[in-house]
Amino acid sequence: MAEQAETLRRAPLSRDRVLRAAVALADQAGIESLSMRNLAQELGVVPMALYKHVSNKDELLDGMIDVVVGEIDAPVSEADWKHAVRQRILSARQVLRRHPWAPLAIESRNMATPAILAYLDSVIGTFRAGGFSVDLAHHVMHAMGSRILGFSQELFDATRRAGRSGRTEPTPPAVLPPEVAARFPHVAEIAMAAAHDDASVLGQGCDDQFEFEFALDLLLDGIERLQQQGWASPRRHRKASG
Amino acid sequence: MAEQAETLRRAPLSRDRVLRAAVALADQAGIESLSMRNLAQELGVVPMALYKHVSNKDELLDGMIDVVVGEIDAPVSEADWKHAVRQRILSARQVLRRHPWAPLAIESRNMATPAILAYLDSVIGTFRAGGFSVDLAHHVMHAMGSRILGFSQELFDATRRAGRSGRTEPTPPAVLPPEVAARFPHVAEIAMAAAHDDASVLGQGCDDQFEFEFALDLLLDGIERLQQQGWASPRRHRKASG
DNA sequence: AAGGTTAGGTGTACGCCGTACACCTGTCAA
DNA sequence: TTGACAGGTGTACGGCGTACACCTAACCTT
Repeated sequence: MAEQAETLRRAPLSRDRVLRAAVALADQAGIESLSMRNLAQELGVVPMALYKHVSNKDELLDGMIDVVVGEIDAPVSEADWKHAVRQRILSARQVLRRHPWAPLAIESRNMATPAILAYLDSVIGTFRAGGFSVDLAHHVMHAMGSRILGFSQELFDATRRAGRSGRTEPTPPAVLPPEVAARFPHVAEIAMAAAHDDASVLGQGCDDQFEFEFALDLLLDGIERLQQQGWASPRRHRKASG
Repeated sequence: MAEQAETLRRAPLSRDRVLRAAVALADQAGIESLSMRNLAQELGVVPMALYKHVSNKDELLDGMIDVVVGEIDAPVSEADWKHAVRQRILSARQVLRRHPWAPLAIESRNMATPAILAYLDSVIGTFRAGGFSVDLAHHVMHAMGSRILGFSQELFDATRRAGRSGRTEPTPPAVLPPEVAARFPHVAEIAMAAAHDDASVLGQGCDDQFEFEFALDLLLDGIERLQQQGWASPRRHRKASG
């Protein structure tokens, strides 16, 4: 009867429950402490039970990515492709900020999951509806890179690794040590300027959202200019000059 | 005496030898098969011997990154910041293409290594010498993101995981299956167009180098325009609108 | 030459990981 | 009633990073 009590206490497992629990665990404990064993424990179940619902850990990660990408808002219907894409991407960014482990997870998988394909397809559709040629839409998608999913891959982003650590501590007061500043004067100059306002070290003390929108608009403006000029591929699909 | 023979046969270990062996192993066998044990075996040594030269695996990875970044050419001295930066970045790209594991490794570390800081400092210096304000240089560096190091993070890049697999097989002939094409028509359309020329699936069948330069020039042109307009930060370091 | 310090390679062991495989049990269709 | 099967269990294996104690040869000092 103790067994029955246990069995009743917890809802039956399902692929969906497994994936959501995995996302929640990665969100709050960090992706590096998401193991099959930890996840099973979280669900009150023995590790091997998970394998009845996901075939292995890689597939678990793929599923988690799909859960996250599925949270991105549906496309807004706007006449203007530029604003439509911009808004969609900023919405994607909001989602990814809730799941700091997701960018790295997405980049380290090497095939697109269905949810990501659907998202990309939808964004391409917006470009095409805005009058982009297939080629231009293609190149533009490449140019956007991961930014299309709402994350710029900053070279170093501490928030990507641990779960809540980025949010609770406002910013470690670790201004760069003087001997570092001496060796890298231009980096120091930028860090110094950024520190006036907010915090300390490059990439942490500056306004992420502003930087993201700055780059996004830089790209969108450039793209708009190409499209208005009736851009045609200068050298279509030939191997470029090394 | 057998021991002596062994000891003589191999060069003595050193941090540098360890790092270079690690890079070579990752290059040819893929980053996922770089373990302390494999690396030690490659060097004809017991695993724990490595810890006399690197303090742990994370630090090993940092060292490997420094080795790779150290391979990037010195900056060209040109009057024109745009060409100088462009050439430097394309040089970085050449290097990173020899070490397909490096982009992911770089992104997953969360602090800058000395070699990377030196590289970034040098690039910032080029912008500053070209007349950029500190703020504009700062934002521009963010906008370039990892592209400054020569890799766009394509959403899915198969070459990043395995070692030589990307090079030997020209391209798996896996055109996307028809039911996928039906669900994602815009993706299919692009894949189809790209397949005319080279190969198959999105991100694999298209010309990486072209896409990279397309995005790079898009950014550089936009940056040039801002700089020529005497760009000043519209809202300096205030939290941007969500 | 003698003795102590130390840099660097060795061997063993621990706890974690993913997961193969055999097993049990409750549910439901025939 | 029976038998298939979906789904949770238990054990076990090989691989991982690495702590810790140990050995050994080179070198510096007296």
